[in-house]
Amino acid sequence: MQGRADAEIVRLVFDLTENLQHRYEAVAAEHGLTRQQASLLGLLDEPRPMSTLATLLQRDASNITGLVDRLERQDLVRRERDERDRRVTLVARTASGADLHARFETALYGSGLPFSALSEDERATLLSLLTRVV
Amino acid sequence: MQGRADAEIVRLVFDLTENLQHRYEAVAAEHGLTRQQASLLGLLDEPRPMSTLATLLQRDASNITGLVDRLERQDLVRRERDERDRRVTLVARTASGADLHARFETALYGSGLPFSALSEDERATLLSLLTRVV
DNA sequence: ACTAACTACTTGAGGTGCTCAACTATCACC
DNA sequence: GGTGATAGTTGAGCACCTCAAGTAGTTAGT
Repeated sequence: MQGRADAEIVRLVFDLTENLQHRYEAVAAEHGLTRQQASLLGLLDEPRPMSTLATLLQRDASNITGLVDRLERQDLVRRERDERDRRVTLVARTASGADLHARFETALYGSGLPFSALSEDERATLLSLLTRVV
Repeated sequence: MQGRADAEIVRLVFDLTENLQHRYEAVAAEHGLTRQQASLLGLLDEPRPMSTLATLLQRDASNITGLVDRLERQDLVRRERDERDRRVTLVARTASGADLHARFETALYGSGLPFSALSEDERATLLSLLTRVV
């Protein structure tokens, strides 16, 4: 019984996930980005090694090479050599990359989830449950 | 204030989404499927026209042609002509497609999701709040 | 120092996913 | 029958992804 109710909840959560994923993709597209590019750009609040990006995105290192290549070509991102360990390439947002990222996030987070449907208490509950799950 | 808490909720929801998306992809990969293939297979509890699949997945029709081609090559799915409207191709799971799908879902729903931190009541609350907002 | 083992990144091959434009077949309707 | 819409396919072109192989730089053992 318990297990079955669990599965049902999980199924619904995955439906929601799919929904949100489409939204993310759409907002990214409006800003001329793919889902993956937007996602990578979002990790660069500070410069990071390629290998770290690979780990965070759970992708092969060679995949990151390609993503960074394409972002670099659009002047959204810059490769810097790490002088402490010269094997490492640090990836940083350029000015226009930072700008685009800011606009993307604003659009994404502002893209009206209908919070008016919830009371203030319910919002607080949702927030606290989410922080425990994520 | 209110706006900031809302933005925080949205951020967390998208983090959760990303998290679950990775999990979905990993379980799919364990079953020899891509995310898209698993997703399409999941829509076939009954046979459906290609065009319906395109609408549900929010993809171009020609994309569905390719996905179904690859699933058909693995004998997970079968094309049937709709005799009521012979323009239509119905896509149905084969026996092994149904089998794989069942195993996939079991693995997915059973795979230690990040909800273990919550009680069953809390899960239900979270879900109901989420469905009202998303 | 020397070298062996390891790490960071790149390159190239090969497959999947995705869209757009152009095409064929079928249907609906008058 | 002819016209216009709909379902699906094909091919071009690009993004994404992994694997295997290679280069460059680092670390550790001797």
